[in-house]
Amino acid sequence: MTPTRRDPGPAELATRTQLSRPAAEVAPKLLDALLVSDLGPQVIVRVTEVEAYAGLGSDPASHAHRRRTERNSSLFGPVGHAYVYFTYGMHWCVNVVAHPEGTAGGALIRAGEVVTGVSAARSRRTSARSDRDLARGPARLAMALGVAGDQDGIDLLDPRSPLRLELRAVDAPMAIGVGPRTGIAGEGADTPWRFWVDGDPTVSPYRRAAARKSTR
DNA sequence: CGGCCGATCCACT
DNA sequence: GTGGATCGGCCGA
Repeated sequence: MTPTRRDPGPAELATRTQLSRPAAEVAPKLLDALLVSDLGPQVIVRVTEVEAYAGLGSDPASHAHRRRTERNSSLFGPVGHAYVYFTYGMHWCVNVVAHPEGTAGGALIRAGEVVTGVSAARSRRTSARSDRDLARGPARLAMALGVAGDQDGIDLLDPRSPLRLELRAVDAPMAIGVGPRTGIAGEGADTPWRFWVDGDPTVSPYRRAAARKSTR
């Protein structure tokens, strides 16, 4: 029996094409997009902050900088899929894979506003002090949506996916803030590849990388 | 609000 | 063996 092949609609193909560009170009276009999670009760987040990460030599801060490994393999895969990684021993973070053919990279979804499913998001984010904090930060956002390692590699553009990305056309000009990425040390620390919806309260605070303890 | 610190694993070196 | 694309609690202003 042959596997059933889905035929993607024109809108999906167009979105896939939009994402087949350098991450730094794609990232700001993800602002105001919707991330829809049906992993449990539905939660929808409107994206307010993103960071671009390229790879393979061009971006020392990227997980894909050195080479393809098991952990970062999603970054080398098809655009529009998710790269979900585990960090600091306890947190998951979500990227949208975006890069031209033959390269690697993506956009880290750093923050958003929960526009649907506030109570479901709250039950996953018991320590959140206010609704504003539900998805204010990359690990918080992943938790609010119920995303973990199981979702690494999932196709965010497949309408059947329990985790989906819906780009939205800007109907009104949106003020976009631009600055260096959060928590990056060394080379690439000042690359202005962080983008946010200017003035939005759900944008996370900027933090420079923690100074490294001297090894003495 | 801002700064400091501990938590807690695992992929990579 | 090492340290991170972070978070939350605690402290002082």
